Amino acid sequence: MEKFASLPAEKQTQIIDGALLAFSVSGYKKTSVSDIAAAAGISKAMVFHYFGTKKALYLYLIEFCSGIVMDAITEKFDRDVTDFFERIQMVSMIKILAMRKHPAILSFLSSILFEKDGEVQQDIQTTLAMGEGFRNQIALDGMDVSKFKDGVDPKLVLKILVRYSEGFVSELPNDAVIDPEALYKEFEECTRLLRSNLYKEEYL
Amino acid sequence: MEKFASLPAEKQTQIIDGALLAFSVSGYKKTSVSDIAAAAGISKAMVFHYFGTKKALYLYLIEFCSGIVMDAITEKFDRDVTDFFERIQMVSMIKILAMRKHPAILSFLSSILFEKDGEVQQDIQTTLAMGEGFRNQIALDGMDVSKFKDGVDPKLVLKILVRYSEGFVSELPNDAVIDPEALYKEFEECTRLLRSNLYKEEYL
DNA sequence: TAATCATCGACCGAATCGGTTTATGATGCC
DNA sequence: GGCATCATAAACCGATTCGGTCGATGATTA
Repeated sequence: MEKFASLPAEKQTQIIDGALLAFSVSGYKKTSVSDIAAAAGISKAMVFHYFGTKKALYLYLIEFCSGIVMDAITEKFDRDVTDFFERIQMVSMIKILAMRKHPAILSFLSSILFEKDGEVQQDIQTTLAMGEGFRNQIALDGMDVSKFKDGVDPKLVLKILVRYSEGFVSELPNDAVIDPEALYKEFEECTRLLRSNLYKEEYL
Repeated sequence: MEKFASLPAEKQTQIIDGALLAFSVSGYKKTSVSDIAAAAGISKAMVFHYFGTKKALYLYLIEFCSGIVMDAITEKFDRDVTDFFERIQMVSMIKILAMRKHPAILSFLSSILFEKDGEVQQDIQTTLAMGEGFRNQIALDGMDVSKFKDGVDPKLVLKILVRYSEGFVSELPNDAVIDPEALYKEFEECTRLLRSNLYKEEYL
């Protein structure tokens, strides 16, 4: 593993992204080390040179991804923002910006939730228990939902917004770099529509 | 193939659903005939007995699914329905009802969009060109957008709805069968919220 | 009883698996 | 230059799995 750590940062990035992509497409068992090597642009032998085994690489990726997301949140989350739309927008921006350098993190972290192969399932459970719930918890805690019109379900609005922003990301070409300006603009457009129609008049 | 056609209908259903599920989870190349046999509840030898080759089975499934969806649309689509939400809901209902007997059709048809294996890619393109564009075209043609409040962009609303329903699908575990009823219910909930807040008062 | 047929476990050669070894060439140190 | 070090990939290893076949079995039919 020190072998990998002492690589130039951009080569590490390239290998990590290739491996994330390969694993998230096919799962642990069905992803061969040859697949990973091809996606990462190196030879199969180098994968073993850097990580020892396929399993060690997989576990490294899990820790790497959790680390990036959790670091971003603990660093940038501001719980003084209580307005519903502002809060959602903030959390979405944090997640997306955190994944800017490794676009495959999102799909990889989703894929490990449903990994069933016995060889890695145990380790996944351990990692998940530590990180995932934590994130959702602080994101929703202390939110002000009193400004909505009667009959509007904030949970539904939340779901609409989350899926809208995820849709923006997943509609991009695989190798595209996310443009934060465009993302913010698109998100803001949707937010404005919902806010101006779902908030009580006195809060507009 | 006549072997398969002369099977009892319910056994055909069971085999088709198993194969659809297996392929949509892992793609063409990474799905082994053993996987399919296990998912279908028969022996591997029977798969070859019925379909000859793995590829022949795959192509059969593509044609089977396209057939079901296109039949349903040409039969039930009503272009006199011009209301924005009713039209979207109608198209959703048609898709959902068509897939009621084979819940795995949706995920299979989604999966072939991203199939990259050279052995089947050509045939997929041919099929898609025939069916998919056609569907979207008639779905959006002649829609009445005059009932929206001023300042509401129908294209934005459509995008929100599409991403919302796509989000429902992509949030499911990789190997889960899509439940059409749940999809419809969730979709309808979102539609109701948007309609009652984005339409002019006189159209509610 | 003989013939037919659906069915599946066992099997085939070929391909691919995770992982190792070897050959090569670049680098740096004397 | 000579020598050791190291990154790298091609070739290779035994084991497994691949797509596909075959032979045995048991039920059905005639």
